[in-house]
Amino acid sequence: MTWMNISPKDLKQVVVFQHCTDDDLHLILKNSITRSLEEGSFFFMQGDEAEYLYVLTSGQVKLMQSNPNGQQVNLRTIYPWQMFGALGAVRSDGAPYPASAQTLEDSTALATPSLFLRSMLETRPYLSFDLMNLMTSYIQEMQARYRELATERVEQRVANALVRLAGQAGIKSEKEAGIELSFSRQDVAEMTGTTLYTVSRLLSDWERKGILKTGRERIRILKPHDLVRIADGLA
Amino acid sequence: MTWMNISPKDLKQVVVFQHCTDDDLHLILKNSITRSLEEGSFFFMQGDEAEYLYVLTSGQVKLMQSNPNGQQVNLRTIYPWQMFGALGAVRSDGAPYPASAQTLEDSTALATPSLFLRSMLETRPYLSFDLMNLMTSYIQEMQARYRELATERVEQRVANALVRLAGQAGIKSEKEAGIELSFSRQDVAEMTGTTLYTVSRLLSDWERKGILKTGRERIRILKPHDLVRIADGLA
DNA sequence: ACCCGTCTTTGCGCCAGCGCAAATAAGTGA
DNA sequence: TCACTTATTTGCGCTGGCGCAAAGACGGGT
Repeated sequence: MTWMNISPKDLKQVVVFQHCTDDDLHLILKNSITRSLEEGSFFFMQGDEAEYLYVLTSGQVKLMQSNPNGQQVNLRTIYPWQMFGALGAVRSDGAPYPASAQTLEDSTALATPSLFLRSMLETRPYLSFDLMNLMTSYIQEMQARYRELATERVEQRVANALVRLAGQAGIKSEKEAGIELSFSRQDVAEMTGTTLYTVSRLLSDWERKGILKTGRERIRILKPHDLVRIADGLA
Repeated sequence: MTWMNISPKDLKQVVVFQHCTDDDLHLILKNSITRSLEEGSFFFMQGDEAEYLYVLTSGQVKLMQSNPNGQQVNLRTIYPWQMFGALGAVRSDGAPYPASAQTLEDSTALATPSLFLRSMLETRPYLSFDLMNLMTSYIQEMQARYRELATERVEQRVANALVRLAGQAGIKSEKEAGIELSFSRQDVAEMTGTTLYTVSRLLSDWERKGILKTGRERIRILKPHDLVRIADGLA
């Protein structure tokens, strides 16, 4: 494993830390620890007391929420230099995390104690401000997804999810045409509130139509525009 | 119409203003205007440029979002001394409101210009902080509702909505037993991502079972506990 | 009291999407 | 290379919930 020291400069990539002074960044680093986990393990589970705010430095993490019966939904996938666990860590008392954070591959994160975080927030106004701005964008996204789930058909929601994923997690490979995504049918199902069977059937259908190519935990989008049309209910 | 001057003391009831000094509250009042609208009109529409942050002083307002085809979902109902329009107003440039705000009855609201609001946020750290805390609670609620919509059946979602509404909008009347709600079948449908027909059928069913009594735009909950059981999927 | 607009109910037919089950494909480690 | 695990596909049957349509029920206004 390559061990990497995190520099203040690295931390500047974190949206919420963009206005921090170098001193602040040093202070944050000094008060934080790094945690490395292998694929499949959890940084925290829904309901755990929120002891840390995390910043992912490498790997990939899935945020999900389960209902009492164990069925779960994917709320979001975290990529390097994005924050997670903030919802729990910011709330004053020993608040619980409202979701679970599971690694999708071997991952490392910077863990900042909630207590220290809150002391920073009290004395660094721009931190609250930037965090608030991040929160507003999350709310908007959740509201949009909520509306989508309530009003759109499965086909549209899955197409939409693929388009969104292509934007944030897509890789344009050299030798192959199209945009490559690494998600299982189950992953996509949990993101769109449907089942792995239905996702499989839709993908097979779209593959037959030449819109994409599928593989094990792989989806290569060939005609993004056609997906957008499906997402908009025009097809 | 009874015209009421709003005092700083009144404004203290607004969660986000709870730590404001009296001077701050005065300043806010001086820079704001009041808008009164009759039932059915809009404080703003989804997509409008967010010129104001609103605080409802009387009446009731419905926040909703529509998709391109005009289908809509209810995001939240606003009661006096709650804020709305914050999502749009806080974002720096000429950002649009992400939802529409329609009055459910004659209503009055204090309208604070976004520009002034943002200048306050920059110089009053506790405002950002409190606003951020409000945002975190919204996110948690939206995440929970999203999960509910994705994993629970209609029956459970409707039962859940009634329970929640009983908590925030329910009125325990003197002469009649039970908790009284004033929502149409259509309203409940839009809150739970279903149709007015299905809601009607469910309510009729529950009325037959004696769990509640229904009327035109009226639902009187007699056995809240039974609804909770249904919401939990135990019935 | 009556009219009219709006809300509600309910029968009926339909179909999108679920989910089991069993076959198949694709990695993984020894 | 083989055995084993995990992901995917697809046939099949089923049903929850949608949505039209038509018939009430309610309530406000004149």
